[in-house]
Amino acid sequence: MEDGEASTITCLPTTKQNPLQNPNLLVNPKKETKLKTPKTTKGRQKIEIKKIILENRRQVTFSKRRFGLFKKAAELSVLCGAQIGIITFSRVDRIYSFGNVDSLIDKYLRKTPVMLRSHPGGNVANGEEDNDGLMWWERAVESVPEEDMEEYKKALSVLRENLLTRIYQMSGDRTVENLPAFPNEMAMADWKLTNENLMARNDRGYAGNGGDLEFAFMSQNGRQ
Amino acid sequence: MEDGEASTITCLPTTKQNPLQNPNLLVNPKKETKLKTPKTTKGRQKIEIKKIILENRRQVTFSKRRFGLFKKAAELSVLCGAQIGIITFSRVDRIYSFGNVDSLIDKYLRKTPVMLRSHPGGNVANGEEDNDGLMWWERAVESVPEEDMEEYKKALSVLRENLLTRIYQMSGDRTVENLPAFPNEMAMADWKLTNENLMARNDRGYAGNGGDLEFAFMSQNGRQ
DNA sequence: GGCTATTAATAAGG
DNA sequence: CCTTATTAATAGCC
Repeated sequence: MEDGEASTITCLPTTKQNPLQNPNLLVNPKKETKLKTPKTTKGRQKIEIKKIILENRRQVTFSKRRFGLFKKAAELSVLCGAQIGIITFSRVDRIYSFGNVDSLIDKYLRKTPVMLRSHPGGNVANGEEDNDGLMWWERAVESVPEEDMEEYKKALSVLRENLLTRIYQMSGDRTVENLPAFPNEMAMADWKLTNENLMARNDRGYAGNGGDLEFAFMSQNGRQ
Repeated sequence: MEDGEASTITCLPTTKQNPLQNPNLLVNPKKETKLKTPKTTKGRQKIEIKKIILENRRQVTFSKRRFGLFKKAAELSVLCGAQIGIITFSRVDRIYSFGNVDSLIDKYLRKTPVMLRSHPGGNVANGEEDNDGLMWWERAVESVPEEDMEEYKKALSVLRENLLTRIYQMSGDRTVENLPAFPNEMAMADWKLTNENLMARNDRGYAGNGGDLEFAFMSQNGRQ
């Protein structure tokens, strides 16, 4: 699974009723071959939320929980009529996405005001707070210290250029024609597998990335 | 909560240890004032995964499950060292995001090959399948029927233009300077609230959007 | 990739 | 928002 190949698994909403796609129908019927209860396993064990060291165990957990996360997202989407998009990069940068990511990215970029969401320098290391008890990168643009403005602009510039690069790639028909016809076998295998077991949804509110253990919330106005 | 105001709640990873931000420390201590068990509630009831009609009830569920979803995402992130970004739009297009969304969007756009992820026409209505049992929009660009190519290009064009618009907005320093200093009071209230109760993470793999009840998975190769 | 025994998430009500 | 009663998610195994 976690090889060097960059591949993507994407989840898209459709409209037609299909047992393999409808959250409500994605639960395996399962066989009713269970009359005895010989306490065969230790059952679910409580675990600490910290990076799993064992490679294979981490991989298993990643698969199971990723499925659970997407299911929760699907449920939330249906229950509350909300639009949800999830982008996940495994340790080896394999992409797993949920929802109409492109559409949501577009919407997000158009509605989100220009705020610094990631530290320009790279790491969000030292936790120096100020005024409102917020980290400088948690604040709106106007309150970014003059001395950090240059880095701020640089960060925006990077994002801008990256987006432009992507757009440029999309604009050329040749680029489009040169793309591979279909995912590698590994990706295809994952697709079949996931597609056959998929179910539904869930929700909550927290944030974490790349193994970091701490987070902060930020709220902001939209433009539009 | 769900007013016409477009605001954003964002979750960002930090590095410093803080009870309000560390997934492992976000569980409220709670009082130990519970000695009796007079069966005061019906407890959790099984529910069908379908759009919740009652406005207030839907709002409550949205808040609770959104928190749960983000918590699961945070846990998955920490447990497996994966990068996760979630974008959520409530029914009134209020934005709630998790993770370094901008960073992930950039990464996503740079690594994702050009494939049609949303139906050019808009709805992904009729479920006509073909060859590999995939919907036409699930296939790679090369396999898009000649007759759909025009719509396909149009869809890409729209995304491209939207991204360009956003980029244009970001390029002007004036735009940046005109942004409000901080979220509206409602958003700020949400921020405080969420920040005080937040916890941790989880994972899985599924997809759903805007109330649609069916979904499909898609896998693809990456470029880069 | 399936099975339980447990833990975690959460629908209803205060 | 705070509790409780249940349902749902899943860690450890096979």
